[in-house]
Amino acid sequence: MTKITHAPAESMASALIAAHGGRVTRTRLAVLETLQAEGQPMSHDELAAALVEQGEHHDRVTLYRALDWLVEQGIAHRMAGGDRVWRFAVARPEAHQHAHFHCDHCGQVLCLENLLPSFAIALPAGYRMDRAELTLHGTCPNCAGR
Amino acid sequence: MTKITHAPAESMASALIAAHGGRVTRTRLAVLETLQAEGQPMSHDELAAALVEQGEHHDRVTLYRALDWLVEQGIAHRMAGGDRVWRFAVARPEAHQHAHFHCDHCGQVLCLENLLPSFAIALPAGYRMDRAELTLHGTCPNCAGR
DNA sequence: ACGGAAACGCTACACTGTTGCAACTACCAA
DNA sequence: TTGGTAGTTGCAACAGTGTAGCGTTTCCGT
Repeated sequence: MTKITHAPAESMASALIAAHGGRVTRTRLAVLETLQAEGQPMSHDELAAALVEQGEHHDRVTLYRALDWLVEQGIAHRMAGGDRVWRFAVARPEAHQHAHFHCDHCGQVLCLENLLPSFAIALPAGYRMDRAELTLHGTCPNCAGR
Repeated sequence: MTKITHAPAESMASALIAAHGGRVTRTRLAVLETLQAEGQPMSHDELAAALVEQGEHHDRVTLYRALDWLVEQGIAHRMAGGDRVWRFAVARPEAHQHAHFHCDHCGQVLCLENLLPSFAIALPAGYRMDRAELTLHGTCPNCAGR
């Protein structure tokens, strides 16, 4: 009994999923909507907690697979957090190359959209670069206060 | 029966350890010498394998603790590899801020000493940055060949 | 409504790293 | 040289993150 609400986010999410040729399932919808609502990168753990908070339980493995699928489809992107935890965020095509700020105290990650990593690359011969990851480590305002 | 060879590396390593007020133990010596010999960042796993190869067995936990100690003393530095594995390398004070190249196929990491990350930081108010990590992902010559 | 492929949800497992604690040993001092 | 002792080790057990296998369920085109 999936009551179809006409919330724009939901229809957008399901349309997005369907457009990539995937099945629109409870888990994928919930994951994508939650990521969209959050805006900031979330770890698998945070995502599971957020879903539980809104009354939905999802299997750990299923969440991993849903996230993997979203990344595979280019809908989300995955980043390494430095604390050996993957974090996921909805991919915005116009800002695919951007830096991240990682708070070493609480572990929160912030996307720095407007920070262009303008480094002059001088790789040794034979090395081919696919992408760059620039992560700033430090303390966020929340943790700095204490 | 620790035969004292007059290899410069060994005496250098033990002197370095002693200079930081730590005990010169079998494990610390082996770890530091191996890191110095390797030059490139090594994961805990690769380090253990290298030690076994030279006929020495060391406990997993002891290796972690030796590495932690080296990092704590500033003798080595630790980086997140993106594959949620810590990698360790001897710290060269003149190049503490440098980028890394990570091969997504074989996992090898290369230090890019001469690549200065000259990005213009524009952090939101309240955020304090301690350090930056710039990692380039791609394919190394070895893996590109195949 | 139906059938088959896709996705789910278990359980079990692998890997990386940490904690607790008794036994050992490198180092200092007598 | 010989203790004493604090710093280290080695073992076992554990915690967190992520994957593999596989039977069951569900989405979706027909």
